[in-house]
Amino acid sequence: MTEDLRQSVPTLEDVARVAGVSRATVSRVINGKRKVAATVQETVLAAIAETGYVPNRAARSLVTRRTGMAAVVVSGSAAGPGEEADPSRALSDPFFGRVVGGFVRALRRHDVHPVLLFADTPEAEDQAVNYLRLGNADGTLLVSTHGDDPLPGRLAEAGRPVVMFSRPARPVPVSYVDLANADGGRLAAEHLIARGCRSPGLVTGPLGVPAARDRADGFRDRAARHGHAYVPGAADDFTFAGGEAATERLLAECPEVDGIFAGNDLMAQGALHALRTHGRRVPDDVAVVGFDDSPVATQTRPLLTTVRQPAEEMAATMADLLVERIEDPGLPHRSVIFDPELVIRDST
Amino acid sequence: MTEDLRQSVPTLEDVARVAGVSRATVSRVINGKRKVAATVQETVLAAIAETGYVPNRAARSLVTRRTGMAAVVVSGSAAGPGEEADPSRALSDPFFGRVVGGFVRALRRHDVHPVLLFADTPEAEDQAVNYLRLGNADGTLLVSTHGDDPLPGRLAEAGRPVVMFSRPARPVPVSYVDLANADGGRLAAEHLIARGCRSPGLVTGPLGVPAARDRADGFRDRAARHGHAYVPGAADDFTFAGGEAATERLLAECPEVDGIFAGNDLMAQGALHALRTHGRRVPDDVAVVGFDDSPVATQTRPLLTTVRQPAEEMAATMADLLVERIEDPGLPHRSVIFDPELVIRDST
DNA sequence: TACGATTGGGAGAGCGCTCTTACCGATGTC
DNA sequence: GACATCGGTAAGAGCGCTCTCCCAATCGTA
Repeated sequence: MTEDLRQSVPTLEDVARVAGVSRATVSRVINGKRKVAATVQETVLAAIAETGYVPNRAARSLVTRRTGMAAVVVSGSAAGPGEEADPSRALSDPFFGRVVGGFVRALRRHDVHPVLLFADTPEAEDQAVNYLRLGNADGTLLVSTHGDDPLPGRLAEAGRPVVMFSRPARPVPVSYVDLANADGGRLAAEHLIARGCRSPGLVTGPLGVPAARDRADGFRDRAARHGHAYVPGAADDFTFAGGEAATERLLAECPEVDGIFAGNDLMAQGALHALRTHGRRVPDDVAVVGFDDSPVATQTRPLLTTVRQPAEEMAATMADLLVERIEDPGLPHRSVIFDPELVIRDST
Repeated sequence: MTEDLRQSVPTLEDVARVAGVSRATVSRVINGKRKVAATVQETVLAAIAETGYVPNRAARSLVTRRTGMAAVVVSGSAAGPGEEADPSRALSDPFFGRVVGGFVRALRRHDVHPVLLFADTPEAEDQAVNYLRLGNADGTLLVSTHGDDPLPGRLAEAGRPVVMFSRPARPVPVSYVDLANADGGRLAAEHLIARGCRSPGLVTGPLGVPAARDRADGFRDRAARHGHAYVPGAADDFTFAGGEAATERLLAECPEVDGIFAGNDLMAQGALHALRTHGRRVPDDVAVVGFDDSPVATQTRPLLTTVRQPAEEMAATMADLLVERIEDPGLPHRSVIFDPELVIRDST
């Protein structure tokens, strides 16, 4: 009652004084670690409400060694040799917007905050690894877009849990969430062939990226079942320009192609433009299937048929997996594989 | 030399022991606060190198009340009534990728880390404000996409520096970085008219958003100088669908339109599609100018003529402004206005 | 040579929190 | 009814750092 209503934030001490108990008791009520008598608990809760107390993160993490932060590491997007890796290019893929949005919302439920880190240069990579090793974040959500990335391993060695989007290229002790990419490829093949496609072709992402390879493999696998022994393909960046260029090459190699399965929606969009340039009508002359169901899929004309990845769900699962392991580091590494879904629109 | 090489991270104490000085001296060397004899400094530096010491952020921020974190708050994108605000929609605008990328890279130079927060619901907004008031971040970079947002004011009241992208709709004690949007509109008008456009039209973003309004005003201002007393316009969301819908309405009101200035590139892309649907050729029948020079500008065919915002630079400036004010909170609020630049491609 | 002025390092008190330890009073047991 | 037991609280020691004294050594000057 002898309150100092200065503008400084209230501390545990203040709450304890108001409630007439010790700091320790207040701490117990807040953290629910040990039993506290119901009456005392009420008193303390009331005092907390009265003072508007909120724990100080720095003080807490100084002793608990927990920060309530998760690093969201975006590793350089597939950069060709001599080309500079640029994670903001990854950010410019609307698909990532869905993923990051999923992270933020899911982490929020656990009262964990995302710290955004780019691993676009060797120094930045070191910095990210160090950041983790020093315990500035409790764990990492890693979105890596190139194939043979040593980063997952390095981050894992930092001793904090790591959850990846998509299977690591090399076996690494981390958890990951992935899509059954090969099944997605099969879905696309099945659909294209059912639509009467006689000469399917592939416009794939970088073959060093497991997801790109799996999608193509799945497609070829199913195509083979329908008698297509050879499916021509061209690989390029997971970008609009990449899709356009690859389509050009595909068309050069195989002008009779009448169905294209693209590595992602951005590439599909590029394919659409290349086809138009060549006077091919979509879907009449050539049918096109994308991948991701990112916002661009509804920004093309014709609207893009695509293989949907439940990005938000996958991101939320990553966050859950991470929090789980942060709370109990002894847990085994887990993988969660989602099923793709065909979204049929107007391009097929 | 009698080191305990346990895996625990070295502390100030350890460095002090190795260097044979007190904690205080090591701290002085690290923070450069007071003069330290050159010889001692060297010894300490060597000890730091030997131990691989890096300061513990939590401990440091407990006493300095500084966290080395900057909140990046993405406020709900213009949501119509009954519609849910969704910042990840903002994230799906590739333009934001450039901005966020600029933040990350610029903050990194100051050794400040970005914490991503969405202010998409009233609760999330409260949480963001609280987060700041509790000092969990030293300041805020705010990207708000709706017009009359109370958030800037609330964040400012939290007592930490705030720097906004784009001028706040209401006067608020914050710094901001903006583009001379009206000049951008003028540039577009000048260009369209120089290209022989006789009947210009506007496809604008939400008029509650200052940027959208300024762009339109600038365009009309310059059009008026060329005798166009009335420029028809349709407003909608800053999205592909919004651009498409607005263009439909514009075409309905004014079928003879032969030049369109769109609120941003996404809307321009929508306009392109609407025009194609109506059999109008671009640029022959109708010329189209976008805004932003976001990655989508090179993902349309024809390539989009657009008004460029130097997003990365603007973002970097925001970060610099913020860090400046964090270091010296007494500094006056500053605004930095960038000049737009016309990027001529194939759509005009 | 003696004195104050100056320079640079050390000691120690916290910052706000958690957690172990010790204690105290109320129960259960024979 | 005495003792062991147990639930529940208080006390206090840090976590790693910064920063304010305070003191010792050095310098300059009369």
